[in-house]
Amino acid sequence: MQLEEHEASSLIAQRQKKLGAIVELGFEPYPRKFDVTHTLPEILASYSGKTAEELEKEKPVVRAAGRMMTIRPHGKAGFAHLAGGGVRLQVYVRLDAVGERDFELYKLLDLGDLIGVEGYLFRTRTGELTIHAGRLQFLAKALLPMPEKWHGLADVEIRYRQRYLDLLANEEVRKTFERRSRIVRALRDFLDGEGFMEVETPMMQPLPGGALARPFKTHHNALDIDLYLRVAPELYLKRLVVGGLDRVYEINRNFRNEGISTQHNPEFTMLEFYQAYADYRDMMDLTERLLRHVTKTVLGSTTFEYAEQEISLDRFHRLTMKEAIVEYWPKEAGTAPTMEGVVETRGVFKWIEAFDRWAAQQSGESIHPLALPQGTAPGMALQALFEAVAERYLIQPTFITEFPLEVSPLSKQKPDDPNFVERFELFIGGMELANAFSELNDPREQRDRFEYQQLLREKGDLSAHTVDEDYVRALSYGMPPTGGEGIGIDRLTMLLTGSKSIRDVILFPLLRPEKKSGE
RNA sequence: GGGCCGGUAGCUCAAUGGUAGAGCACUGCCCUUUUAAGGCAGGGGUUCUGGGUUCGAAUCCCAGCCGGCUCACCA
Repeated sequence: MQLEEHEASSLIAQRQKKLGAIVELGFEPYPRKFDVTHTLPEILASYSGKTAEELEKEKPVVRAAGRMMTIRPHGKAGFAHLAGGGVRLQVYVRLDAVGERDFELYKLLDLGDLIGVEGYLFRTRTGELTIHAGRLQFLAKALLPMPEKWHGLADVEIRYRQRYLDLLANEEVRKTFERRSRIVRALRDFLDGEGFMEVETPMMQPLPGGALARPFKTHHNALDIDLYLRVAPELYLKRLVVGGLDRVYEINRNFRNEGISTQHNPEFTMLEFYQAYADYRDMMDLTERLLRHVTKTVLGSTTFEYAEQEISLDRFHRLTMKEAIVEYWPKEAGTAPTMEGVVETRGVFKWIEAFDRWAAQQSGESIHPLALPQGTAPGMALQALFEAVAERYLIQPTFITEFPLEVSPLSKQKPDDPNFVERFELFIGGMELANAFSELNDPREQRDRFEYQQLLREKGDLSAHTVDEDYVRALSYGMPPTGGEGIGIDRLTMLLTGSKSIRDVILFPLLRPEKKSGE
């Protein structure tokens, strides 16, 4: 929506004209500053407890500023609400208190205008804390009209494209993002308290690595090299562990050139942390403590509602990937596999056949056959079957362990079963929230894994790893046994704010750009 | 990318083939403790865009644009 388009329309023309009239009264149209004695939340904090009589005696004088969200004129007096800092405060303006000029200004103000007020606090007949204005100061004009004051802004496209309007019109949106900020602060507090050091590693990487996902590609002109926006900070953080930073973490953006959904945005925020001399079991314990700390700090409780389900962080369940398949196998799809049945890795294909036969008969939208391509590795097939069968049912916090080797190129193998690795993913509310493992620190094994990935890549899997020689070199200097983990901050925020879409916890989610008129 | 749903005044929404409407917002007048303030009067539309069917289209058909949900990919 271009401003020029509106120039001719009466609404903006009217307001432009009013701005002219305000200047005529001797006010600057866009003044530099306004010194306040209090923010609006500070006024509420200091004076909400005071009675009408106490205020009447003290007549505390304040200077405050905000955006006009309501206006109720009554002839030679009137009310308005100022909004700011997530609260509202009423202002009472009367001709005999503010004088001709300021009262003329009051009459020229529109919803959305920014003003400063000086006056004393009192309570109205209905008991509402209110500034009795002695002076008004014009601060800025809203040339475009605010969204509807009662229903707010409902059009989701405008809410995402013009988040500033969403924040102004919908109080709960501001609350969601305030909570997100507290979540991140609580994470930092917890990790700092555990002796972790926060670091920043490259967002632009010559080789994309650390996760199996397609990267965004860009180009640096001066060096004339291609660079990739990182899909994960993992390989850099582990280089730091090699360098003796035994406990490190990073909270920052990752970029993945994949689809967009209610759980995926191309750029998203990830917490990754690494702890030397620890393994994936230690990471489980740490995760439980971390999530309880954050939830308790932010919500005051370790239980909360999500998608009409009561979720409790008091107990974290543990299932191996195979156990989860057995547990959640659809009864209608025939006899469930037994643990013995899935022990033999190749046996998984039998169960995929059974699942696909059943899924093909389902008319529902949400169940589809896996239809794996010919030659899919057994480990990949197992993970695909797990996701199809079990993932959506993992509402209560559940660690899924024993991931197949093929889908885990950076994890250490299990000593008793080299086809599987020491890795878990944490599921809450049917979403994958965290991914952790005992980090592979054998450089020769790591090179073999990279080379297998390279093979997949050459077969057309664009999310497979490339060989990172410098990372192998770093491991060759010796990396301590290390546990590492990534936690999706956006999804954690979804859980703790009851948001069904990731777009509701990202201030500016990616949308297709608006077309300019005339194109 | 596939499927389903949606796009009407600044905003929230009506109008199922027959004169495009309401509330809020806006304009004018009245009103010195109101709070979804009130009273009276008024202005405002490329019904997403382009085709088609029809005597007649916001409404039916086709194509496109944008968005939502969902499936696939992924975290």
